[in-house]
Formats: sequence, structure tokens, C-alpha cells
Amino acid sequence: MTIEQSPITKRKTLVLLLGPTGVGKTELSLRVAEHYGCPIVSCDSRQIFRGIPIGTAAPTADELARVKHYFIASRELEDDYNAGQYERDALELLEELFKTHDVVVMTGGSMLYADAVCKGLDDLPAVPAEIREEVKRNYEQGGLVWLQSEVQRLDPDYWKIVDQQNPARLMHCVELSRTAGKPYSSLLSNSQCTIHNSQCTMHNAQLGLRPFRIVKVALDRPREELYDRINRRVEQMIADGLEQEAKAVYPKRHLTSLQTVGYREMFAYFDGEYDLDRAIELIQQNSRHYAKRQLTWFRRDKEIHWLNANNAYEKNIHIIDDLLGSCGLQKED
RNA sequence: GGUGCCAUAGCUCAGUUGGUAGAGCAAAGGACUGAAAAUCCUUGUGUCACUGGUUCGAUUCCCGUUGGCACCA
Repeated sequence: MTIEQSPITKRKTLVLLLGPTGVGKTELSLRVAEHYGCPIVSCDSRQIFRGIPIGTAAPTADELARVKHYFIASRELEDDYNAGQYERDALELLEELFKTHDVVVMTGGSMLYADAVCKGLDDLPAVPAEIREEVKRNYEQGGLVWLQSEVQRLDPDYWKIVDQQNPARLMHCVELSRTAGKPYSSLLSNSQCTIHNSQCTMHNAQLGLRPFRIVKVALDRPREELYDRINRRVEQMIADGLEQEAKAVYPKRHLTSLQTVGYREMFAYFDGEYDLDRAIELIQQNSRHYAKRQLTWFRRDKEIHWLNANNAYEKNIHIIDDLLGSCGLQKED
């Protein structure tokens, strides 16, 4: 990556603001960005798509007018987008932004995207559509049993460490092993050491993986409160026209970009699988499940400084200020 | 008012021919290297409504009470 050779110094700082869906990241990120006079880089795998702002709780026009945002509605639903692409796009953008800013705020809840920016993913070849479809067809015919035996055959090392019940993982391994002509695990720099394992994290920090500092903060609030906010936000989405928005993209419902909470449930409702009330209930429930998964991921990341979402904005901004200050002092010597 | 049915996990229910109980959903915890708002794994103790009786032993049988439902007046 060209950014490695760039003249950006370690004094450039990325403030990464994480947190579960519905916790209140958007408003805090705006305040923090206004405080530092910097833009916001979104780290959200769904808000990046055009056409689905309501269901993805993307920043509103007013919010977008307050602070310059990147990666909001910047891709088409049809675009094949993923964490690897995001890593490249984000690093390129940050290199540019750091030319004119000492601090940049990145915010969002897409855990893998955030880790891709902080620690990097291994370079993997793009899987040709033919291989993807062939593997999919084989899986549909042979089921999980076929997938399992195929992984054992193609990549016995990976088989030892994968989640053997997880078709998505197994399929990915088969696709990449076939594409590369060698075991998937051989493409990984450290297959024993998962991407955000705490030891690796330390290692990466010492190596100075990125040419800028990263200060990670995450917002949290009592679970009951979080769930209540999520439930109410879904009601608000409906009031704001989620149904019409979902109807508009319904013809594209098979796209990966629309495998998203809020849309899948609406599509099933359109198909007559259940009524609107049930769809709303399921959207709320699946959003809660998503928030829980995000928290599980963030909890394991020991670099994260946790902020209470009930604090006054000034207080949280002050805490972030202190974090930048103390990190800066350490880096000075 | 009378008769019948029901009362078991947060919810919907199953079950124990009397030896203190189990499913689905909800919920909780976890995993995660290009679909990640995806995908997957693990976890079920609850005064078996309350009171009394029969019994070695009752959530299970019997009396009564309370609450709910249905039908008859």
C-alpha cells in the first residue's frame, strides 16, 4: 500500500468512534468532528450504498450539511463491495485527508471494516464469478457435508481451526483455494492468530502498522436502554417511509447489499410471509441481535476506550481530548 | 348464581400411569481475514396459582380458595 511510504507522521490521528447500532454514534461523531474541525469517514458497510438511507439510519441531509462525510451513499447497490475494498478506499482517502488535517474522525459499527483499516487484511485474489457460482451450486447439491469434505481435502490446516458448521466460512475457503490453486490458509499471514486477537493487536501496534495514530473509543449504554432506543428507532423508520424505500429496491432483493436488517424482513412481508406488524417486530429483534454481536466483537478489543453514552457530549469530547493528549505525549519521545 | 375446562421458564405450550420437569420463541454468552447489518456455535431451577388432605413421597390424586375461559341460567 502506497500509504506506507507516505510522509504522514505519527502525529496524524484517526479517532475511531465505534459502538452498537442505535447507541448514538452519529450525534457524538458530529460534535467531535466539529470540535476538531475535521471531516467524518463512515465505517458502515450499508450506509455506503445509495438508496437505503432510512433503513440503515444514515446521517440525514441536515447532519451531512454540518460536517463533510465520506463513504455515505457513495456506492450503488449493485457494486460488489467488501472489507478488503473498504480497507483500500479508506487508506487512500485518509492519506489525502491527513495532508490537510491532523485529526480525522471515523465512525460506524462495521466491526470487520474497522479492523481492516486498523490492522489490515491479507491480500487475497478476487474470486471469479464462475468459481463462486460453481461452489454455490456444489453446495446446494451436496450440502454442508460436501463443503466440509471439500475443505478437509483442499485445506486440512484450515479445517482444524474453522467453524466447521459455518457454510459461509467453508465456502470462502473453497472459493479462494480454488482461485489461488493452493490452500486458503497459506494466503493468510497468520492463520493461527486471528485478526483482532489481543496479542496480535499489541504486535501490530509496536510494528506501527499504519502511518498514523489510531485512538479507538466506543459508546455504550445500559442494555435495556439500548434495546429501547433500537425499538423506537425502528418505529421511526416506519414513520419515515421504510416501507416505500424497501419497495423501491425490492426488485434487487437478491443483491448482497440488501441482505440487511430492515430490508429482508420487509421483502418477506411483501412476499406475504407475514404482516407488517410482524415485520416490524422482526426488524427490531434482528437489530437487537446485531447490536449484541457488535458488542461481543468490541468487548474483545482491548485498545478500545469505552464511553458512556449518557455522558454530556462535552464530557465525552473532553475524554477524547485527553486520550489524544496522552497518546501524543507518549509518542513524543 | 350453576356446570365444565384451564392455571408449569419472560411468552406459547408439552409432560410426569405419584419419585420436584422439557420444547419452540424470547433472552444471555461466544466465534469471526473480501457477503460482516452476513454467517455460525453454546446456554433451560422454574415457590409446576394458593390452602388443606391422602401418601414413605404430590407439580401429578382429592377438598376448598383465587384468577381466567366457555357454556347454561
